[in-house]
Amino acid sequence: MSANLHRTPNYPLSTVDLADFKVGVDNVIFSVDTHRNRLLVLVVMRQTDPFAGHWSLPGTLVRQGETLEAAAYRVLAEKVRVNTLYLEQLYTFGGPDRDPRESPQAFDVRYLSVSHFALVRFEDAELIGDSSGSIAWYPLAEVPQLAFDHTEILSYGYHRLRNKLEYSPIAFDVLPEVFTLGDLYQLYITVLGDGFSDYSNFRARLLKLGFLQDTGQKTSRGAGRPASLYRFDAAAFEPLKEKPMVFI
Amino acid sequence: MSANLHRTPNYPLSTVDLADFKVGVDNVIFSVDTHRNRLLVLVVMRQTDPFAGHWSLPGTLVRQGETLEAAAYRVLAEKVRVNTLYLEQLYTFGGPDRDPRESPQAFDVRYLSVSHFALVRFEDAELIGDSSGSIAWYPLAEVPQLAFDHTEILSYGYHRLRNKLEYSPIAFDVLPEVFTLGDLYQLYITVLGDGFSDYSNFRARLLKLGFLQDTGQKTSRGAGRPASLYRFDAAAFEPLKEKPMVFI
DNA sequence: GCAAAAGTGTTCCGACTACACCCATGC
DNA sequence: GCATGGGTGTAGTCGGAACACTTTTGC
Repeated sequence: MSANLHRTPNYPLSTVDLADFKVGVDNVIFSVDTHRNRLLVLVVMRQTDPFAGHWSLPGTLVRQGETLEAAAYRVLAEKVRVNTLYLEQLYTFGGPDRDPRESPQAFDVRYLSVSHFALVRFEDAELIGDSSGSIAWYPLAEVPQLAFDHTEILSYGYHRLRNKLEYSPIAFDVLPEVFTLGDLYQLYITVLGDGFSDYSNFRARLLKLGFLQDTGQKTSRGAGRPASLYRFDAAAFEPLKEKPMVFI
Repeated sequence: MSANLHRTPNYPLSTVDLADFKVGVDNVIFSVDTHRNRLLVLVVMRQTDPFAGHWSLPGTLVRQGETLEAAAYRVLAEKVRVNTLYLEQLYTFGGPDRDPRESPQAFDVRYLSVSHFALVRFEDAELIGDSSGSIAWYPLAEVPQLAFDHTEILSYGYHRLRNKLEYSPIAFDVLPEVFTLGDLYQLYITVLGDGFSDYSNFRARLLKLGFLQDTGQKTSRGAGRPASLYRFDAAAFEPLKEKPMVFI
């Protein structure tokens, strides 16, 4: 520990050289519109400075007594009504100068962002508009320039989404209780691109793994042979939890 | 969300209900003693309250103008002199009540920890003792009870270490410039346990991947046939960067 | 009947496993 | 020679890729 740092029994004596932080939470919220084959990101229009009038990821500052995760769920719940979702911490961006409010002439408060990553069911997600188009789903490729370092956060979130989809059952957090293998396949295609597997191989591999229960029910959607409805069996998945790359 | 939520146009009018944070960095620092087949963790004895006299992960508070990563490198450099290492951000622990200094009667300052994970070369790592046995390598299985939530952070770090080793070339950040395949194998065995692969298969797989250059040199260590020395070829590894599970 | 979607089967090939075996060195 | 560690080879097996084919529906 260098010479100018000395801690005291209780508070550091010279707190003067320590940074003071406000801690924010910014969420990369994805949903998958399987019908139109689009991967969507939720962005909000900033109403206040800095970056008023620019799009950004939905975020908030952490309150007294509030968990980081709780703050993340709060932001999400402010923007979209949704029943089923997956959420986890992504990465913490904390360098100085990432927020213009950190002007040197101010109190030298730093703004740190603990970003989170979420996946919600598109059909189930009702945006909470404040009567001005200040919140929107954007297809990933068409997301506009974002405020702060949010573009970087977004690309980090997209990487995580792809990885998670490959080795975790997060897809089932966002599919209905029962679903067809076509639904599941569409979701994977939409996120990972259509180069990742042929439908029949995808199907065979997943069924062999044994955590998809055939409910016996069928569903018919327009033309084509009716599809079997499956249910995700969490207990049967348990032993595969630690195995990498189950799905791909 | 809940009824007590109200945002205001510019700054949150009532900054009073926002938490103020000190941000710390705690490092899970691993090294591998391949000779004695031990995976080691660096712990330090706390000199000050809270938890004075308890072991903890090495950490520090982030200073004004300092990057999180810079703070992480600083802690490390204060504890151990080392040339080659790998370091990355791990996870952020930020719930209230994780630090006893957050007493309600105080200013309601929260202590948040952005944990980092590091791997250093054991033979090359010189501990910076302050003339009291206040810093030590512990074999993972024998690490004593740690202060704060550091035991949780450690187990998180160990998971990351195993994963990284399986799909990233971090082993080469911690091996000498040239090394034998036996060295490499020992490192993997020590971290992952000896159930993961047979030596000859490990060898064949790695050589087929094509990013290990045979230097043509040999080394002889006591009995046994002299081993070829290899060098990691970062350029040749490049195309494999995005492929999962290269090493196992 | 025809298109569309679901579901089955088959062939080929590469990769991983589990070994057995050969090679070069110290003592 | 023999122990020790390095290095090579091979037979068996499993799983994924590619693709042809069958089934069941709507129209």
